[in-house]
Amino acid sequence: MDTSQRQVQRTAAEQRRRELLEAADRVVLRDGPEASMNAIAAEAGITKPILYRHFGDKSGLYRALAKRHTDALLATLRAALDKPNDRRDRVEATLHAYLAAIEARPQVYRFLMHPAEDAADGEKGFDFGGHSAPLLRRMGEELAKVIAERLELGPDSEALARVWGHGIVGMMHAAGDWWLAERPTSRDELVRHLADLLWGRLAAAADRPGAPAL
Amino acid sequence: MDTSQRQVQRTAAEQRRRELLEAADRVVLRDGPEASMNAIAAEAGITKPILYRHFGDKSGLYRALAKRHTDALLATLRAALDKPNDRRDRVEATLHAYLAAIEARPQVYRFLMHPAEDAADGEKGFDFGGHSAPLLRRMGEELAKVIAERLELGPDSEALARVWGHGIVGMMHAAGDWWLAERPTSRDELVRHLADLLWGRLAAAADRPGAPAL
DNA sequence: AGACTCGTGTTACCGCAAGTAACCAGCAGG
DNA sequence: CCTGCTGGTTACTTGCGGTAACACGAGTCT
Repeated sequence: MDTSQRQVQRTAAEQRRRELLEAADRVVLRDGPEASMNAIAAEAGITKPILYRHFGDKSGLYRALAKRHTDALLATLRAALDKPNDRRDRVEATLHAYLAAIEARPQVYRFLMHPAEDAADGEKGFDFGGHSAPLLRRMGEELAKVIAERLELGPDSEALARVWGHGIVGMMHAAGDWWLAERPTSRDELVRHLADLLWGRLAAAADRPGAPAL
Repeated sequence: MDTSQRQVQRTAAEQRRRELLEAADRVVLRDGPEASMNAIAAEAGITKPILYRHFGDKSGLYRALAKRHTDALLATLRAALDKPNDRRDRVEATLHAYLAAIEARPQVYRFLMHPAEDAADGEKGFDFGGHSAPLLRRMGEELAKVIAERLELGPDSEALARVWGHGIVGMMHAAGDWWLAERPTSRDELVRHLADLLWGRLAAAADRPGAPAL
């Protein structure tokens, strides 16, 4: 078996892997994250063991699946962040992009945030609190990078940027999660209110007379 | 069997239930959220079926367990929020209380945020994105109430307060989760940086010269 | 040609956890 | 003595993740 053959086999394997991921995607989007390996294998027209050959175990498959979607989402977020010119507009555009994404495909969202857990501990033994939802972490780190690169934040800008990155992402996530479940207002209004929060309106607001202060 | 007997039996059942929850708590804290019903039953000195008699199914037990811890955490947060006098101090104290709690008992934290899922759909069929972690939602709603009560926010204060409530809680959660996993700085610094974010420092920061604007 | 060895696939199994059915013991009260 | 209730058990079913062992086809080496 010469090298060109190995080559073609490797790419064939990758092709196969992609197909399997497509199938897994379909069934996960249909049945939710608790889809069984049997179901996925069936959808792909094969049986369990070859799934295991390709992905090791369930969390391997889920990681691969999550990576695809996470990459895609991050790309659209980056794009949204780089279009407008005013800072407030950038922030609002990014929030909008995120919310539009989760609104358009809640199943994907649910899967990404809630990867059926058990973790399997990629490497280290402990991993407290890591709760295996890498999407939030990746978004947080990404945003932290942008903040640290582009803003003048004084001495400990490094730490500050990371805290802010994760904090803002968390804000977006929790608000989006709640909004998606209850739909209490329009997307525009939600975005405006979140941006207001980041713009310090909480700190600036007046105490309501007669009530205990905040 | 007269009514007083029924009474004593009911309280006895509740007593038993409490004991079972204690046992479940111990084993969940020891083995993590993937603790088996068998293990919990064993810890309580009994066998599975009576666990099922008391809690219906696994998620029933987990809900009961989560409620206890959630109530406790919320109580300490409320206390922290009502002690100081300056608004900034209130915010920082609350953040501190939350972070101290998750730092002190990461297992509890992990369990609350990551309830081994499967949900079982309390009532409705759909429940997208509900991801069965009621702690965040409850904290968000609670905070929203406080904000709406105490702050003068103009016409749509209702909507605004809820968005902010969930947003702030999400910020706290994501930052805390990241911090707990990586421990990049002290708790004090984290709290300060988060409060700075809420105080609008992101909006006020200067662009770094030479870099693309944000 | 025949033996070798991959890559791909299958069937059939193991172990384990959730959840349930059926049975059992003690004790009230007619 | 029988009846019924309450708290308990044993033993089962079902379903899933994961694996072992085997089978077939095609290219490769001698």
